[in-house]
Amino acid sequence: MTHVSLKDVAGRAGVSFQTTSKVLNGKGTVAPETRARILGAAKDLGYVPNALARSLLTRSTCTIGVVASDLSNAVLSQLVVGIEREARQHGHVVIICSIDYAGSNGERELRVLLERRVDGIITVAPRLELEPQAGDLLRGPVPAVTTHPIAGGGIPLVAPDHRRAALEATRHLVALGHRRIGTVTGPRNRHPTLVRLDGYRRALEEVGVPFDPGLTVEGDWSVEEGYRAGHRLLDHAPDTTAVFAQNDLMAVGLLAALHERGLDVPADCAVVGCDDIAVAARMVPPLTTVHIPFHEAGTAAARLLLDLIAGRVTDPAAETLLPVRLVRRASCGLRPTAGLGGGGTGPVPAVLDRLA
Amino acid sequence: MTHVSLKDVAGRAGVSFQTTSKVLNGKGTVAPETRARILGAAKDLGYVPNALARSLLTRSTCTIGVVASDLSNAVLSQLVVGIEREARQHGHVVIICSIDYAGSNGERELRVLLERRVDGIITVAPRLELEPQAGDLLRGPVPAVTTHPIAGGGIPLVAPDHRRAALEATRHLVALGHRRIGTVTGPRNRHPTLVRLDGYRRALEEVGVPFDPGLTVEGDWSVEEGYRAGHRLLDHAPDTTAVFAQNDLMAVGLLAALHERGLDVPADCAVVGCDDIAVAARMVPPLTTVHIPFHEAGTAAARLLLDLIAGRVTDPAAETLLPVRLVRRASCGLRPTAGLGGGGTGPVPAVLDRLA
DNA sequence: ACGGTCTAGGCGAACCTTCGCCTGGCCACC
DNA sequence: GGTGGCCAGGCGAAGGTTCGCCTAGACCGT
Repeated sequence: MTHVSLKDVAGRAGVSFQTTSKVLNGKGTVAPETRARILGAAKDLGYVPNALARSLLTRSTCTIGVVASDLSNAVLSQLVVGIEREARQHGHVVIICSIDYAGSNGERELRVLLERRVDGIITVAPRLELEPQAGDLLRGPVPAVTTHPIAGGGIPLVAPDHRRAALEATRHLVALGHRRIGTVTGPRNRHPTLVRLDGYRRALEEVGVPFDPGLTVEGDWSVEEGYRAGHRLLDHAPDTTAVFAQNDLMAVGLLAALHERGLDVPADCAVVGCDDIAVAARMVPPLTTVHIPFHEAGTAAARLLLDLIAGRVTDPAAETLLPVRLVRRASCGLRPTAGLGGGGTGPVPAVLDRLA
Repeated sequence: MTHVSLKDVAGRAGVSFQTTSKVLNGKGTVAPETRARILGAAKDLGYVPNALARSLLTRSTCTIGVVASDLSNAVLSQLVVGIEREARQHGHVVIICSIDYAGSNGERELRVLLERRVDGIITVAPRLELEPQAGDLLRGPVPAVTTHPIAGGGIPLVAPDHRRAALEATRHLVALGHRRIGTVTGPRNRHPTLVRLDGYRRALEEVGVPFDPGLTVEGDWSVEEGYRAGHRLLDHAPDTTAVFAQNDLMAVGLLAALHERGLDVPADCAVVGCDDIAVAARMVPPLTTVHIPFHEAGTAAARLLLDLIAGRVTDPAAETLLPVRLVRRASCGLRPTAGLGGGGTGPVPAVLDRLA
């Protein structure tokens, strides 16, 4: 039941194992008849080449390592899916190491990947942004690409344009006439949170609305916290007429909170989310959001890494930001069109009237 | 910039590479001073052991391969997360191969995993259920565990009890007095669909309600199809008073369709989903569903596989079904309790009145 | 008959480990 | 002073490949 080696195949075919190697890899010239005999023997024995031995020699494993903070997170897992797909299409395979448990600074995981001689590493773990050890390892012997900032820098970043996402979302609310715009953020001091908060502030600045800290409430990206944060926000600032939630999950919780308070969306309070998760289009009301190309970001990160590995690229752009796109739906006042969620052409008049 | 080997370290420390190996692995007896010198050299050179060479010799890679059909699917990815976590806690690492593109029968992916000499394989790809080739490879040289049926059998199955999930969901609707109960299924002829459909039928049989094919509509697990299927169902059978959606995503679409038709949930039509995804608890109304322990299923599958690998288990149970749990919420009439989504104690009277 | 080219296939080394066993020095004991 | 035992460290082999180079025969031209 043990594995069959090249030697075993060679023995059965009555040739040297080197010749067998030639045949199985289609290299060199071998007599058609010998060739057939070897192929037959390999099939009979169920020969499976040993990639370990091959890699030992060729110094390439056709493997890329992914360090992920939380795969159960729908958006991060989208990134991973994009990476995996691109890698697969180029004959590479993906090893995933999660750091979803407390107390990991990513060092252990990166070591494991390096020991396995992965050809390159991609990080999908915003949590690593402050871990200097991880940064050092990533700047180590194999190429790396990141989807979030890395302590110490030097690792090419490929990511959606989070700042722009917040900017577009908030601009949209501003354009609809809103001025008391709340926001539900991710955990404070985390990079994505700060960047999105910055986008939100800029959009307000553009129209001269001063930033009011009382309109910012902190969440943790979860539905439940979105719900609670929604209540906190409205307790605090009942005059809020619109809210930008930094992700869709929290936006869903927010919609529930608004509903519970008897507030109509969008008539009493407009909502815009961020991410464009699958359920967003069929919320009641359908959720306006910013589509973030997580899948594409994964693809792009993998493509860059593969280019680095192959030496096709030597000094990559320090930062590649992928474009985002506002998706207008009813939660900001888009008039629903029958049968087509997310269709329609403009805000319902009621909203604008009320805001005038 | 190339990798440092044991010999390099040995050279720097002035000892043989075998002694270096001893020190770095804490085996054998080595003079403390020599030991220190070697450790120093290893650190200076940034030595990273080569797991490839080690595995070649030890015939163990501490790696488990996962064949997944669609990682972007929230529920399947939960399974993978469970697997990864359990594997990690036992010093193993996970290689993921997706077969999310058309035209793969899983053969290529399984071959890749076997070539890399993974210690075991777990399949999380319901699509493979009909692929005989995949079955043959899984019955090959390394242990395997599956989370869905495999063509030809012989692979231990660890999965949530899908039949029971549908049974509980439908029973709940029956117990609430419903008799015209529709169901939105996954793609026809797929195993999970059929099993859940069977659970649904059994629950109806238990109370002598004949199965009405007109109340069954097909979806594809997506929100959008849930929405469309909801409309189809109600066009066809407007007297439906309750619907069991085979997964939550479709239930969300269904809620949207009902809302669009001006039907109140649960007063006009009760809805129960399946899976218990994150947003379910904060839908409007909160979605009654069956909690499926995907994460735990992943954990259990990985645990079994690790036991098989270690030889701690030799003939595993052919089938391990994990218990599911009905989560009662407002979409079936549970009276919402302030501040706590999903709380409460029973159906609102209105529903029962109407059904009487 | 002889040098040259081509073809089929083999040889040896290398990749980096681990592991069992060997050696040579030292101490102690009888 | 010989024998036994222990300690530090080295040696050789093995694991399954790939790759460059070599050889032996066949065939060709002169």
